[in-house]
Amino acid sequence: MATETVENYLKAIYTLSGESPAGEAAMSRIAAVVGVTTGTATSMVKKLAAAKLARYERFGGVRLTSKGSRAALDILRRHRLIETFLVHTLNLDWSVVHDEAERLEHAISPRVLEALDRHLGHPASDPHGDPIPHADGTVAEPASVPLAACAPGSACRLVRAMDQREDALNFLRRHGLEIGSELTVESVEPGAGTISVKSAKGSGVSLSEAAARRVLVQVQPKRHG
Amino acid sequence: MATETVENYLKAIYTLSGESPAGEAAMSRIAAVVGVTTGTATSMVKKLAAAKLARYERFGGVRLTSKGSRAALDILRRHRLIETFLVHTLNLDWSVVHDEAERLEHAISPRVLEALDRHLGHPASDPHGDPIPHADGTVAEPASVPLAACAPGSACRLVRAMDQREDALNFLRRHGLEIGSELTVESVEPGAGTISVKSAKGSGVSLSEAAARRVLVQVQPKRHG
DNA sequence: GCATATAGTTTGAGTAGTCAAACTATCAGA
DNA sequence: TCTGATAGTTTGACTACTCAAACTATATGC
Repeated sequence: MATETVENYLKAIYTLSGESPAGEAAMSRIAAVVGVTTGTATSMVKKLAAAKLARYERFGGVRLTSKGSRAALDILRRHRLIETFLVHTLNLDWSVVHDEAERLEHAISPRVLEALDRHLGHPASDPHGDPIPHADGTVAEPASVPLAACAPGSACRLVRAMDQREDALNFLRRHGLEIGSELTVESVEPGAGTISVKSAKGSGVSLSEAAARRVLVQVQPKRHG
Repeated sequence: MATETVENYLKAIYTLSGESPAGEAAMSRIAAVVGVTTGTATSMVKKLAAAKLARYERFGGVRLTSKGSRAALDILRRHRLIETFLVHTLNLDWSVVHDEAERLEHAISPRVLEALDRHLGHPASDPHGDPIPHADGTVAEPASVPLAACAPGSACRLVRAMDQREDALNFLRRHGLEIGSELTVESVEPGAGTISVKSAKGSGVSLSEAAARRVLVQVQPKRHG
């Protein structure tokens, strides 16, 4: 098995590659996510390449091999099942479980993981709406669009909160924005860089465009009658 | 917080001291339990002493300071609550949870631990009958005697299995010997070094004296009428 | 009381991961 | 095409942990 450190690099490269259009991760971003200097990241990425977990060439971007992606998805599966357990079984708040899962994900064995999955009823997604990869290394990403892309007047359902920071999640919860919440886009102010929404059971809120890009929704079909 | 390695040494010293009459742990035993050479154990114990977690002098035994014991009890609390969770909530077998808890105990935060304790209803002991230390660092050790010390004819209740090895626990389970089982001592054969018992719902079994020393029971009061 | 087995210690070296700081490639703008 | 700015790389050193092997205390048997 990979060390805890290697697992953290794999997860960082996987998520950064997913966010970038080129599908690769920049060394400085990897370093920032893992929490080390870029020099350290360079030397670790070399090791990943030597272990056939990543592809990389000097001054070029980093991407995972299929072996590396598979390993990253396994870590993500552990992470998200643990988050789900912490919220559903132990009743912890969705804003704190990310950091807790970050530690536990490296210590859980396949046996305990599968028992957890069974206990939770094989959930499809975690408390933030992130899909849980299957044991065979596949993931089903439900269709959704960033809230930032919605036109004023759209009625939508919040399906995923991508920003896992505690204060970001607390902000959403405090304004009635949870997974499954129905909301309406009230107005979009490109000048101010904000978007105002109203949740079914909350007052209106404004989000920055950056924040609204990290909230995914499904646009609701128009109601008739 | 102590590193995972330091936690393992503390736990080893704590349990070895408890088993020894002098209340100290031998360097070679510590090394064996932690799984390192004695040279490595010596240098780590020096670090523990420097950190005021253990008292030790050259060629003398090792014992924990009160600070060290406190830390060890905290680790034991985590270990035993995790074992209880794995058996009660995830339905894993009592013979496998020791090794699983060994990894998880280093990764669980106080917040998750207390949520687990609440979820489990503040259990007093784990699935092997080991008492769970309280959050304040106290432990209640219920009175019990080794099965090896029981006279033939005694009726007793199994309250604790000290040998955590998978095959030892499987053996007990297979012969109807679980925590809470009522059993009767049929005969003691000092010549053969064995003790034969009969459980309420199982056939008779013979245990070696060594094995019977690691099974704790409460002798049942005589029934009247 | 001395030899020796046993337990414990020390030393030197290695691995994994890290940083600070010196250095180098790449690219955008003048 | 030169010049910086930026991003990435390399080097040397450090920490935490480990082992093998040489060495030393202690206890025991004769």
